[in-house]
Amino acid sequence: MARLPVYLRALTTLSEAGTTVCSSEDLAAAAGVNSAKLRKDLSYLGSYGTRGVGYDVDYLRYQIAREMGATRDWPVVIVGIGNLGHALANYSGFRSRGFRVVALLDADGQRHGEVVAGVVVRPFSDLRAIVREHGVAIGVIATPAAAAQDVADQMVDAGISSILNFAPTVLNVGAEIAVSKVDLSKELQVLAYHEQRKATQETA
Amino acid sequence: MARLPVYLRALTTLSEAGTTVCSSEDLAAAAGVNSAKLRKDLSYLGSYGTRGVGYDVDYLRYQIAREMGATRDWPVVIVGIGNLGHALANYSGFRSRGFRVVALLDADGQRHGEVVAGVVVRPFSDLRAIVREHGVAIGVIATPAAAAQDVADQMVDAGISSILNFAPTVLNVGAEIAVSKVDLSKELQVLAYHEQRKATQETA
DNA sequence: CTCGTTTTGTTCTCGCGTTCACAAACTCCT
DNA sequence: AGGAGTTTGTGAACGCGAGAACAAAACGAG
Repeated sequence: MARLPVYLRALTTLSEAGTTVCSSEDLAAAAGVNSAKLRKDLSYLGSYGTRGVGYDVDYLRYQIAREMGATRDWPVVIVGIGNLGHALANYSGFRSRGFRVVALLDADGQRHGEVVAGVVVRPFSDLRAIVREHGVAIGVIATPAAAAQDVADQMVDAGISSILNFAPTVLNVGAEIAVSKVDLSKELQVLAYHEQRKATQETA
Repeated sequence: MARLPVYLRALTTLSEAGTTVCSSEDLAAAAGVNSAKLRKDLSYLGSYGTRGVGYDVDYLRYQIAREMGATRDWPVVIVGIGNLGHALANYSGFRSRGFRVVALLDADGQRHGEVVAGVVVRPFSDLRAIVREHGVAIGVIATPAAAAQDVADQMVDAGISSILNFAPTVLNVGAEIAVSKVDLSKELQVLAYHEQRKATQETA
């Protein structure tokens, strides 16, 4: 489920606040969801709660982390070291959640050798070797839209099975490859759409 | 609808490729959705297609842009000029889609005066004045999670009505405020979850 | 030991969004 | 001009996820 990370974050917050036990109501409020939905999600993982009491925060946190694969380190490759790639490489939220950036790749030879966040930028052609060496399963695409499909194809070819795509393009890959897309400007456009609707409704 | 930006981008791509007319099938393929869904979405805006022919690419593009408010410029304020704030300020995708970063704000006095993407970083306390001066309706939060709620409150207080939140926190704001959340590490965690499931299924 | 209280886990219903399928409408060819 | 072939716009069915409601279970008080 896509909500597990949110629950995990809410549990971490509760744990840091000194809470040891919480009800589904409490956790649902912290995660911003309905309590029934939260209980249903958690029951899908197993029965980790105690009726009449609630959930043990640390225990549940560990169980969710285990289910999500957050108890191990995931090596990650980032392709495209522009503004966005820079920020992603430096983003502390990745490291703290078990993601290790093992390589930064860029097609632009001018950037090779540059050190970003303690990692050297290497040629894109090194992709296959790096995937093999580190057992990388997850790749991040932060290239311009025009290059994204080619990068994705070569990632799949090199053995990567999950792709996080920041380029504003629809990627065509096999159904066995998990693709997640983040479009920074799309979100702003949706907000602008709402503003626009508000404005037109007021004038009407 | 949240899919309009995707359609708009697909139309732009088609237009740049020299296509003047396209069927709903073509556009749906380019946008990665079902053609019936696309037609229904478009019919919600009006009847801009011609039966037996298809849609005029540029005409439809203009209509969608108008509906989304992309025909005018939207002033935007970014709060929190860390790694992510830097990347967002430099992100060309915003400017090219009608968003103009009119101010960069940060609570850290050390950063004030620094110029990022041609804009000077100013104190967070200038928020209200900037919103008034430029008529800002959209704010972007790129601060750490701990500061996000306070920033959101002050944004609402200053008159901002749409917030794009990159901080990993659930914001509590009035229902009249549109909030969109982007959690960079959440997406990676979902991918790791899929990888984890693949791995456990193979061993079972 | 029993009863009341609390909270989980689960069943059931409802509503929305997606998709299928078809009629209306337009173009082109003969 | 008429018919064949396309393609849009929309009505109807399907499926899935969300929320409400309830039964099962654990704890505590008397």
